[in-house]
Amino acid sequence: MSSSLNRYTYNMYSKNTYSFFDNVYAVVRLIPKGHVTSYGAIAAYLGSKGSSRMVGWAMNSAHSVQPAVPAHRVVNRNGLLTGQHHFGTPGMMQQLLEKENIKVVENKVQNLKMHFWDPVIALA
DNA sequence: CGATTGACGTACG
DNA sequence: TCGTACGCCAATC
Repeated sequence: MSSSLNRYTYNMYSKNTYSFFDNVYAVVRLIPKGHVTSYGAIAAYLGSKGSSRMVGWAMNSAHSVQPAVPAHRVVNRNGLLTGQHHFGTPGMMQQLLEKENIKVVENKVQNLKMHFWDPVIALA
């Protein structure tokens, strides 16, 4: 993952953690339209398989990052839209996904396997 | 500076 | 199959 030294040096991530967050953002931005991936998959791709929570934590700050991160394409292992509450208004995340032709029922991505985009495989 | 807290995931009973 | 326990590691209290 090219850290791509993004120059938006956010004071809050000016440490070595900056790399991790930047990598997360970079991967998420690489998710093709109409596809989704999971926190765990991203964590695994970054080498810290058990740090899936950190990926979620990174997304927590994603809203203040530019260019924008398509966080709505990141769901949990079950395809559940666990982070929808972070999108301002409830249902917005689902709306964004459906706009990309991804069916969402009961806050869950339908046919997840078909839309799943694994960075470990895609960026191999 | 120790305790708590997550947009998670796996292991276990 | 379902619920609980725990690890992961930075940020926040």
